Amino acid sequence: MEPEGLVAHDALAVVLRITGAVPSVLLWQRAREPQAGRWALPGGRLGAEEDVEASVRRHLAEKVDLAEVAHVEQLAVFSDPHRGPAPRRVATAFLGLVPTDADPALPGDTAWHRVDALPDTAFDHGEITRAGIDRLRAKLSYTNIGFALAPDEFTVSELRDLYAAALGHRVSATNLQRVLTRRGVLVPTGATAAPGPSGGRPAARFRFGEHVLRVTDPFAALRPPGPPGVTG
Amino acid sequence: MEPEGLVAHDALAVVLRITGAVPSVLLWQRAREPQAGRWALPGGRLGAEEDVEASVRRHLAEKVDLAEVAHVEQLAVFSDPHRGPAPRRVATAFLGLVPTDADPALPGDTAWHRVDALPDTAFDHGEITRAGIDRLRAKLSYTNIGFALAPDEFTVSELRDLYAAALGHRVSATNLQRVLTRRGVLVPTGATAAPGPSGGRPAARFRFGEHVLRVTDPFAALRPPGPPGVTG
DNA sequence: TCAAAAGTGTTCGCGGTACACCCATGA
DNA sequence: TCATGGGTGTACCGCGAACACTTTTGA
Repeated sequence: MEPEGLVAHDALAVVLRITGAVPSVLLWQRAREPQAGRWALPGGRLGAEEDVEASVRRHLAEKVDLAEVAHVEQLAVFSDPHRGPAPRRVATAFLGLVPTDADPALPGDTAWHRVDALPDTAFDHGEITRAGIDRLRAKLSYTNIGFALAPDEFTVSELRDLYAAALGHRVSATNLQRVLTRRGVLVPTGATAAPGPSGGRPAARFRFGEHVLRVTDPFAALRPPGPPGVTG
Repeated sequence: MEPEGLVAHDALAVVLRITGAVPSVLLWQRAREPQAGRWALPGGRLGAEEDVEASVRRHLAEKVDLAEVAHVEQLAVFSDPHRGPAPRRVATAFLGLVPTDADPALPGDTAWHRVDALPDTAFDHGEITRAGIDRLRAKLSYTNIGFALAPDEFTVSELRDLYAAALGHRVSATNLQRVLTRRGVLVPTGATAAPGPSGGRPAARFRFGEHVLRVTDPFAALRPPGPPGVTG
């Protein structure tokens, strides 16, 4: 441990974006030892006048345009005393999400990497990345977090492809539309998209009604009793 | 900030236990400034050779018998630069749960406080406590976390009272039993409890099948498609 | 007129709630 | 035999999955 029990504190970000048919994570390649050449999550030291969320946003701004990051939330603390070489560092990890239509300019040392083919990662950053993916998958099912992955306007098929990529399994456009409209998450814009070269009915365009995280599937289990006479 | 960007890191615990008809939280009264007389969460400095979870367990052991704490999980990081007086401290908060039948001996400065009537709390410990209660309420609905609140053996009515106290609303014993047995969480022991002085049918006794956290309500929404031909 | 893609209608079944009813005991 | 509390049986309903069918386009 450092003098007088103090430790270095980092804020790290698992920034995810759907590319092609899989999520990708934003990594930068370390130029210097330790672990030169390995790929690391963006982030860095906690500053004197900021909390960890402000810190992760500040460090992220060095790698991507922050306006492109549609959602940020705390993941967990990683504090194994041997998670990296001395001196010790404790990290608060965050999940960040970037919409598919955003393709921000990146510094030369930084790139998106498909999560199904990660390069050699630095320290415990591979484990932290998996925690971010798990969080995203869980929240897709019971929140409106898709707003942070999708472009402003989209067709249901496009959204289905996003969900399928993030979840890692096929998703039915039919049911996705019904579920999300029933929950009041999806709002039709009135516009339609032109069909592709092989024809087909033009698709209606939608957008997410809210662009802030909301739990849309309050757990039915053990909810307070309803007013008398209201069965079911 | 401290020399060279280092900060003190604390591990704090929101230890909850159901007492009477409400949850109570374990607090100790500060003897020294700052905030002498105010009530604080147990916890303290991160040690050199431990991660934050080991640290919170170590500090907790100074206040209660650790064997009585049935479950511990990470809550969140609290890092506002002005959450306490200088020098700055960052805290990783944990949720801890103690069964109702355990009533561990406590040091003189330490006591259980009903969460609906908290005393003056130190720093941001009131806010952290609320985060712990919220986490417990959420997890009661979709996990088997009740194992950490209930005694080893209990009747459904006793369990109903526990759930009602933790959730803050009435709970139906009928439905609680059905839900938890259907999920395979509750196991009958075969024993029965003697009725009270006013009579009534003897109640069957149950226990939690597992004493480790398990998600029992996998979100039905957007799960992977089943094998073909299996409808519904 | 045909293929392709979007979208709707319908059925099914699970699971949680509500509520009526039955069971076992003490006074 | 009655009050009291425990336990079961049953109906209802929301909701997500599956799948057949209709709609609208390009070739």
